[in-house]
Amino acid sequence: MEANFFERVYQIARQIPEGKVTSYGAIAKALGAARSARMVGWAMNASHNIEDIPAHRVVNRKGLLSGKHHFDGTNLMQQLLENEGIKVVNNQIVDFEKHFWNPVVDL
DNA sequence: AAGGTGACCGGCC
DNA sequence: TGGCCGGCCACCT
Repeated sequence: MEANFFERVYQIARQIPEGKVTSYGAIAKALGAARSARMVGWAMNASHNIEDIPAHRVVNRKGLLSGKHHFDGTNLMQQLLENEGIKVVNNQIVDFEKHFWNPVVDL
């Protein structure tokens, strides 16, 4: 575990199972920096260069697709989520808690 | 070297 | 839920 901060975030993000979503805060917590959720978002910004990162499965704690704005189109993120069985309405995940995946538990 | 910025979170109203 | 504010830490200029 001597990876960079970014790589740590990627490791977590990469382990998000299909049909599941998690929040930046959860990832931050898993990293041991619960209050550094912003860093997670920042790291995700760099994840644009990586392909293995399912950034569409990472949303903010309200289940809002806060990062959809950073994807290619505007509905790509939503499409990907719906493709995995996650319903998204008005840029928000339906039954967010139901699809929530806690990285801390899995790790 | 210092300051600005960011795909956030939690508390409060 | 929504708005405002403080905190947090790595990266960029």
